[in-house]
Amino acid sequence: MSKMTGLEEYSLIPPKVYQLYQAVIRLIEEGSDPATLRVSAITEEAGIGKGTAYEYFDSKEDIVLGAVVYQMQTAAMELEAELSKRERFQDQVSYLLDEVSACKTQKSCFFKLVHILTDNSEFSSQVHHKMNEKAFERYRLVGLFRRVLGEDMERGELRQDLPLDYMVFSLGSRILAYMVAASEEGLQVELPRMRELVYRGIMDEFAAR
Amino acid sequence: MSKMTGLEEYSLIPPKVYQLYQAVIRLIEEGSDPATLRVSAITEEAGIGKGTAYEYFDSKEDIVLGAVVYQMQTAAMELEAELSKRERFQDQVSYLLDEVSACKTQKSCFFKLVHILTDNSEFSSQVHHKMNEKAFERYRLVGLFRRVLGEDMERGELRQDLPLDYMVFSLGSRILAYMVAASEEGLQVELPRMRELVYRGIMDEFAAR
Amino acid sequence: MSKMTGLEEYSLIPPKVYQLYQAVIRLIEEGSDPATLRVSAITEEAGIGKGTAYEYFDSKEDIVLGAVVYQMQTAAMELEAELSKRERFQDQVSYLLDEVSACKTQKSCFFKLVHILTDNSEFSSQVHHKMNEKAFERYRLVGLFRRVLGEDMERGELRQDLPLDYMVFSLGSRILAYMVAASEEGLQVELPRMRELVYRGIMDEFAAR
Amino acid sequence: MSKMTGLEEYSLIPPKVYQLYQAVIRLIEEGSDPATLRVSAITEEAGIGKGTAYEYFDSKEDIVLGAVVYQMQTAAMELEAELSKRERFQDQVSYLLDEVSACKTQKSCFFKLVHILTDNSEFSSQVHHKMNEKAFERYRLVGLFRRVLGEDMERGELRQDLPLDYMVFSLGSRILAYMVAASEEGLQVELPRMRELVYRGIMDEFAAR
DNA sequence: AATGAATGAGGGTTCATTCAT
DNA sequence: GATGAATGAACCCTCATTCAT
Repeated sequence: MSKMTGLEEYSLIPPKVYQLYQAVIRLIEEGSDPATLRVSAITEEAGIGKGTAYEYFDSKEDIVLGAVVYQMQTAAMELEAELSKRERFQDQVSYLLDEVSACKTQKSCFFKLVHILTDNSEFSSQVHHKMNEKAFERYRLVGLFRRVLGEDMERGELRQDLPLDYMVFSLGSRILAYMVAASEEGLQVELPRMRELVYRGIMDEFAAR
Repeated sequence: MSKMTGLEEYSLIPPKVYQLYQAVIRLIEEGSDPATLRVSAITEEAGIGKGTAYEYFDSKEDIVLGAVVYQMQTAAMELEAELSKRERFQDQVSYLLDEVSACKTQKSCFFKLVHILTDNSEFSSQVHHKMNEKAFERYRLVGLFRRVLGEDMERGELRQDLPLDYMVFSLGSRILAYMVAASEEGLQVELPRMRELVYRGIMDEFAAR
Repeated sequence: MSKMTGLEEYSLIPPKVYQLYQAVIRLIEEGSDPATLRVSAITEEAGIGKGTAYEYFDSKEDIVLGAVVYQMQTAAMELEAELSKRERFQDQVSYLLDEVSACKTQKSCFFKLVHILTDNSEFSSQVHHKMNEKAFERYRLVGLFRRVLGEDMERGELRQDLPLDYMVFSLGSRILAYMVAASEEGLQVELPRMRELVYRGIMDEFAAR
Repeated sequence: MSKMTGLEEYSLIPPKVYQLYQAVIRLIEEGSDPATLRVSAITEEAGIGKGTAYEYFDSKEDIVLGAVVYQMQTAAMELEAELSKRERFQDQVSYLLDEVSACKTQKSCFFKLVHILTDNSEFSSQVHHKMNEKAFERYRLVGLFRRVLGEDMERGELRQDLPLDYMVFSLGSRILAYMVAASEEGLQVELPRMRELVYRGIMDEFAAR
């Protein structure tokens, strides 16, 4: 039987595979390192038999990889849907900053993405490799921001004199800065004030005048 | 014997321990995951016997942790020394951007730091925990930037109306954005142009007018 | 799964555990020291995989401990059954002496028990500790002899003027003396003659007149 | 250099070797199993360097074996000297019983001997083997009792109708019984009463009428 | 002679994977 | 398809032994 990849259509994912994915994501969010997850831990968390995992995957690595890729794809889709729902750049930025605050406690989502994107390990290479496969381009973070900011630019909400890619990275990095600040303790600036500063910085740099 | 922690003074590190640290750093830079490094791989890379590692450390985890903490401490000290050498904010920013370009190939240094700092895993918690111990505050990245930017501000090179901590995080995130862009393929903007944009963005936002 | 203790009911011992117990006993009887048995030696002797042992026990020590405790329990039960089958004190003594002769070659059974009971090592402490647990009192050697000799006394076969406990220890030690003599080389007295002397000594001291 | 055997004359034992022997004996008395003693534990206890032990012995086994053999030799010599000092059989028996009581707390001396004599392990075989070497016969327990009881018999203190070897084993076993009883808890007979019974039993069986 | 840092063979234990049920 | 008992390769760690000082 041909095994799962994490790139399947949502509706084509068998229930047991879905349970496995959720279990992996949950364990990683709880602080386990993807590289040291044990198959027994995954299948127990998923509530299925250990042998069953091997009906759908060839190896432990494939299970974890599939789950991470699936999660990133899902998170990216949700993020794009949410951003598209907002018609104005400033609302999109607000949404992103609010999401970061929400993530502060359950350090998951998109935070994980950044972590994996800055990683240099073998595991991460494989995630990158798989993400570059086939039709996955659609779900990569850079592409996503490019599309969203591209539309904003066409609507005339953004400065026209800066290259799109610069704005993509700069916006991303400011969000990231807020993310790190939100999880940092002992800051001399209160978080709401920091949020305001970040928001203002973004608007000052990118918004059309 | 009392075992190593990674927080020792440079001159107090026994040669074998130094070899172990270098080996761990080299292996991680080559793409190994800290969580899956094998003791035999480390000691072979270090050119010493496997048992010798256990003369200085209690467990594999301690070896890797010690090496990472040592490396972060060392990298932070070097970075601060280099930044202090430069008298003007704009030279400091140039230095940081040049370093990022140099790191592009050997994805180590400071890039690793960011990765580990955004991690949520058990290993990362232990790094954080050890970094918060004793006199290590001195070497934490946030503190480092605070000191350097603090001096710049006193010299009147920076805007006085923004909180220091905001500038710390914002500067850090812009450097990070450039770092990710430098390692990204298929960018529509050439890297030198990107560098210029990042430099200009930083100056526009922070430099005293 | 909850792991084995050596105190389980015979019928509740899984086959693999039984194989492990037999293997340990066989290896000890062949002269291996319980403290230096290797797990691989045990599982090879048992004809099962090394990992399987750890499905049922937490550590090597637990395997060996479980086997020894099981063996002592089993040996004590068999011994009591055999002694109860004999209706007269003199037949019981004869049985014990015959058993010793039979054991001479396969130095196991009861001989081992004595050895472990006179030991002062950590391992021995653990055996004692486990034997004192729960319902194990029933299988301890002193208790066993007390019950058997107690019945003999009630039937009027033994002297009434000696305390039961003295007879228990004295009988036990005489049997032991014969045991050591049987394994000793270069004796000036032939074994059958020795047996007769021991038998006579026991009868003279304990039998009702 | 020729290494130590444990059979050397007391005056020929170098101080470091003596320290090693004492350390081994002390560790065994404290409950360590001879088979699992670590060289580092022995040399630390002895207060000498680890390498030094190998100046005098070829292997760990030799150190432990040498120490045990030395100890048995010494204990046997002391025992024989003490027994020879006593002129009457009844005083000799009293001395043995008193020794057992004294040993009750520091479970060492002679108790250990019994343990090793009933052992069936590889280590024990080696002790036996070494004891059978050369002039060591002199120090074996059976021989010792034979000499002492032989003299008693010549002096007419013992029955003439029993073979010497039977008396040797029987006396030994009765002493052993008292030894085990002394270390047993929950006895229905008080120890002094037990001592009296054992003493009387010995006298009744062996003393000339 | 005495030392103890260095070593690596060896053994305990884990855990990914298989396969009979 | 689903399971989990069984497996053994692989890996961490210990510790007897060596040898340069």
